[in-house]
Parts: sequence; C-alpha cells; structure tokens
Amino acid sequence: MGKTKKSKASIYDIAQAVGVSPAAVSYVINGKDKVSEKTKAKILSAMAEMGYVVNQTAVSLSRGKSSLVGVCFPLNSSSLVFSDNPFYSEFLANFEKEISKNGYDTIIGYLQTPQDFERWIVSRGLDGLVLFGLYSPEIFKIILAHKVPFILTDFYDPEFKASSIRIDDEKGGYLAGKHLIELGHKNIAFIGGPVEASKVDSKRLEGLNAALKEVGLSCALHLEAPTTFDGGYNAATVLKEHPEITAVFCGSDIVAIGLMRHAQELQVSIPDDLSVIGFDDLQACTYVYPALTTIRQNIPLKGQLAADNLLKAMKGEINPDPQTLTPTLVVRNSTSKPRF
Amino acid sequence: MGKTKKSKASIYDIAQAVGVSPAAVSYVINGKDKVSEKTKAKILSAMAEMGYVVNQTAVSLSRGKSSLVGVCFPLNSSSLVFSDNPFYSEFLANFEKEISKNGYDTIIGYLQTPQDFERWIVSRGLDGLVLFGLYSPEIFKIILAHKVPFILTDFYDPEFKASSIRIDDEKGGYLAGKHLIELGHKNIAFIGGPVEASKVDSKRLEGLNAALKEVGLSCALHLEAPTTFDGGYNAATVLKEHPEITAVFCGSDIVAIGLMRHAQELQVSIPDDLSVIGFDDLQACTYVYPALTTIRQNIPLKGQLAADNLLKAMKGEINPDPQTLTPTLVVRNSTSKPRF
DNA sequence: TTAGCTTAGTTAATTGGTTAACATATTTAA
DNA sequence: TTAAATATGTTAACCAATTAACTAAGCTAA
Repeated sequence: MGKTKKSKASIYDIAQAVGVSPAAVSYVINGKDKVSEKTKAKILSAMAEMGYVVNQTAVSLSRGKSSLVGVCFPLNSSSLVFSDNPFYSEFLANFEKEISKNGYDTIIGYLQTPQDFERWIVSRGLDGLVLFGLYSPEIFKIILAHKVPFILTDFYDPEFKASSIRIDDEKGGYLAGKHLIELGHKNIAFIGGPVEASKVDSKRLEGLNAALKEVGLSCALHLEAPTTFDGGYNAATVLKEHPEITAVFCGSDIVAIGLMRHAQELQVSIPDDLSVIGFDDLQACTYVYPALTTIRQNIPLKGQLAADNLLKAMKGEINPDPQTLTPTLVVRNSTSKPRF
Repeated sequence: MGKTKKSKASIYDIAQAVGVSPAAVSYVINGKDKVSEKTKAKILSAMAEMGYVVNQTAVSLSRGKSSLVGVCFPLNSSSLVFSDNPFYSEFLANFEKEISKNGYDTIIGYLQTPQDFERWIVSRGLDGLVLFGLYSPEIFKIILAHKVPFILTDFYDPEFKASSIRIDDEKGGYLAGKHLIELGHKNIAFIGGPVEASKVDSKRLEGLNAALKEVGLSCALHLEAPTTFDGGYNAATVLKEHPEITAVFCGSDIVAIGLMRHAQELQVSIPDDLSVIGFDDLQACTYVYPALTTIRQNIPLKGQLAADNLLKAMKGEINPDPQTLTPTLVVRNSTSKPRF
C-alpha cells in the first residue's frame, strides 16, 4: 500500500504544499492579479500534481450563486408531450452544450405542485430557469417571489417581464397555406388543438387564413383535435365525409401523422386524394410514408438561443419582446397538386 | 414599502425568532429526537411562517454529500442516438421521478473528454452516476478513481464491479424468431449493427438463431447495417435481390422503419411480400404504415430500476450480476403468414 | 529623507447547516 | 437519599471556498 492520499485536495492542501495562504490559491484559481508570477507557477504546478478540482458546493455557498440552472418539464400536461417528442432530448442537448460553456450545469425537474417548485428552486439556489409552455399562476407567483431569472419557451404573455423564445407561428401557418395554394388547392382544412388551450395553434390558423385571404379564399373546415396521434387519427373520419377538401394543414406533425395513418386505412390516398402538411419537423416526418411535408422549427437553434437568453437574463438583461424564430417550409411527399 | 424581508431565512433566523440555538432547529429539520414537542412545535411554526427552505448547498458542504446524481449521455456516438430516440426523454422522466422521491436531484451532462468528466463529477461532488452504453477506458479510469457509485445501462462487462441494467437481448431475438416461425416463415434474414460495435445486436441474433435451430432452420441472410434509418433504408436494396426471403428481423426499430420505407418504394409489399419485425418499441412503431411488430422493452420500468439500483449502489449494495429485463412481443401489422 | 504608492501577500469573517462534545435539569432506580 | 440515566438543550469546530481589510516590503518622487 502506498500513502493514503486524501480523496480530494482542497485549497488548504495546495496552500500547505506550496507554503502560502489559502487566499493566494483562491486568487490564482480566480485569475485575480494579486500573486507574483513565481508563486503563481508554484501553485499551479501543485494543483496539477495534486489533481485539484474546485469544490463547486463551497464556491456556491460562499458566493451565493449555484451555477446551476433548472430546466423544467411540467407534469400536469399529457405525459405524451415528453415521450412522443424528440423535441425535448434535442432541445436539452443543445441547451446544455451552450450553457455549460459558461460554467453552468443543468438540473432537470418534472415538478407538479407550487411547493415542489419552491423547494426545487430555493433549496438548490438555482440561478436560472427554463420553463416550457404554460404553468399555473401559483407556480408563477413562487418563481416571481424568489426573483429567479427565467425564460419562457413556446409561450408568451406580455404580462410577464421575461425573455421568451417562440417560433413565428403565424408565418409558419402562412407558409403552409401558401404552399398548398401554389399547388392549386382551393378547399383547405385546418386541424389544431382547442383554441383556448393552444394559443400556438390559433396563431398558425391565423397565418393560414392570411394566405387564403390573399387569394380570396377562406378556410374550408376547422377541426379541433387534441395534439396527439389519436387526435389526428380520429379527425380522418370527419375528413372522409368532406371529399371536396383536397388539402389539410395540421397544427402539429404528430396530428398529421395520425391523420395520414387513418386516411390510408380508409383508402384515402395521400397525396393524391389529400395533401397533408404538418408543423414542427419531427424526425418521424421522414419515417412515415409518404414522408411528411411540414413547417420546420430549428430545434438546436432554439436550445442554443434559450441558453443565450437565459445567460443574459441572469445578468439582468431581460428582453420583454419575445425572440421569434423563423420557420421554414420543408417539402416532402405528402403534398401535391389536387386531382381536379 | 413594507419591511425589507431577508430574501432567505436560515436556521439562524429561525433560531433567533424562537429563542433557541441553531442546532435545535437543525435537529428538528432532520427529525432527530432531541427537542421537546413544545419547542419543536414553536420551531416548526416559525419555519412555516418565515417560509424556511433548507439550503441544500450548505447541507452538501457540511455532510460531504451533494444529493445530486448525474445522468450522462456520451457525445462521441452519433448524435442521432439522442434526437431520434424518445427513449431518452422517457427514461429520464421515469428515472427522475423515482430518484427525486429519495431526495436526489438529477443533473445532466453531455461530456466528451475524460477531463470534462472529472470536472463534472468532482466539482459537483456527484453522489452517483448513470451511464449509457460504452465509454472510453480513460473515462472509466476517472470514474473508478473517484469511487463514485455508478450504474451501467444497456452495457454489461463482467470486468466492472458495477450494477447494470439491460434487456434480455437473446430472449428478445428468440421471441422474434419464434413469432416468424409460427407464422410459417422458413427464410428469415437478420439486419443488425456491425458485430464488434454492437454486442447488443449480436445477442439478438443469437436468440434468433436459437429459435431457428429448434425447428432445424438457420438464418438465411445476415446483413450488417448501421443502427439508423438510412442503414435500414439501404439494406432494402439487398433484400430486393433475395426474393426467397419472406421475413426480416431488425436489431432496432429504427432500422426496421428505414427498411420498410424503402421496401415500399421498391414495390415490395409489407407484410404480404415481406414480414418485418423490429426491436425497442419506439413510439414511432405505431406511426408507420403498416404499424411495426416489434420486441418491446419497458422503458419506464428501466428508468425506475435504474434509479432503484443507483440508490442501492450509493448505499454500497452493488449487484455485479446485470439486472435483466424481459422483453415482450408486440404484434402489429408488419408481420403475417408468408405468401407461399 | 520621508510620505505615498505598489506589489505581494496574510488574516479572519462569512456563507448555512451538521454534529460531537458538553451542560443542565428532571426522572428513575436502588 | 443518592447515583445513574434520560431528556433537552447549547457550544463550537468543521465543510471548502471567497473576499474585505490589513500588513510588510520595496520602490518612487519631491
């Protein structure tokens, strides 16, 4: 057996080895210009030799900053949202990559009650928060009360003085409409979430309507359906009763995928009998047959921007205007000219 | 303006308000039986009134335990793995749910170098680690050197004295083979990852072979393909040249989905001309047409077991035998009797 | 020459909670 | 009636950093 090495070297150990005070070591670690080059070199080499790694816990306690940010996925919505959607893995990976460059670590939470939230935020002393979608007023009260910088994703309310990131849903809807119109469709339907629940979908519908209006058309049919595979699946039966409709714009890819699936089972050929366009550009768009034409949002960019905005927010730079990403049209095989 | 409340109450504040020592407050918080009911009640009510929330950072520092566990997704593999696979969101959600019940928070990391790893583990003082798949020997050396309890997921090496969770790949392969045999198939192909890279897939192939051997058959064709949509897509051309093959078992759903897609483009009808069975049971299995028959692994259970095993490992209870989950057959519409 | 400024450090309080060791007061047992 | 045991606390060292305030030596300029 060799010497029993202490499992972790502290600045005290380094200081003792070099023969200086712990403060000197701390100054070197933090790049403060208070130590001579000679001493600095000695400290640095002792640190390397002894395998020194800073104890973030101690730093957090003494500085009153945790260098920890929380990303929260609410549990009150349908659990489908998380497991269905590669969106979250992809967002998280890109967010983490960016925020970790700045020395922050990411903690995740699936919280339900305001009490859970408070415990989570306060006990860990989170420096910042990323919130998805809508939370209850009680939860917002907690967040606001503790003055934790936070950013909103896929949700925007002018009432909140917070940075937020969203996609230009209206423009997305417009692009979808334009695409269908250019293909020659006249009777276009929209399938989206219940209006009061999904502001996002109603914006997408507005965009569609704007495109239709430009050419003197209007939405032929507006179906409400939950934002799930089954929601789209069930909508197919209604569509089957409206043979005059030659194209559908779905507020989400997942709905479009469910719709296509059932349509095919009902002998409705896509895109020959019915053109379908979605929104999001999930990976699954390329798996389905025919591959789904859709409006793409750039998820990696969203993750990166979320990190950038949160970093700014933590410095007190809050941009009350939502940061809006521009969606793009991705044409695949689920849309074509109408038959007649 | 009201009174300027201190932003966070500490045990000192509580102690002062009640007129006891901070230690008494600490004992109450930790349920130590050292304080009279009367005093305890006073402390508890002061805590409630002053909105006391424990400072985990201070607890971590003084106890030398962070109550933080890390879940690490390696970056060196194809990024597809993460964004393609709802597996990770789903695993994470269930893992977090279970581990948070025991007072741990989850921190995520996408680490690359051994140095990144070391900084991550040591500086936050992580109490435990969840690792996915295979890491470099240098990274394992770091982990072992710091004696952090960890568990392995989807990877098992008897060399490591660590708990691990995997699925019974061999049994899964057997179930797939059995299903195809019972449908009457005689010429069955296998598509999987390169043998040296994917131990998992070779186990699955072994299971298939075992089932075939029971009825005096053997694998008609073994194709190697990367575990991606494109890997499956490209394999379809080879299969087209082998009309005698009536069924394929793919080592992963994603490969099966790519294969089905191209097969349909090549006018190979599924399941009439070719039965396809996958492995994993991704959500996408129900999106594709026809819905994919597959071997299911119970992801929520996997997340929960990962948490349970990690909790045990942190108590020093390491089970060197891998914990093996049993896969099940999920029959959908991509498999049927062969035409002839 | 001497007051004043740098440079290169050190000292010690602070962050919030834990816990071993100690101190009384009260109960119990002999 | 005492000694021992129990109940109910308090004190203070400790965890690993940070940082304001202090110090001493060396240098500069008038």
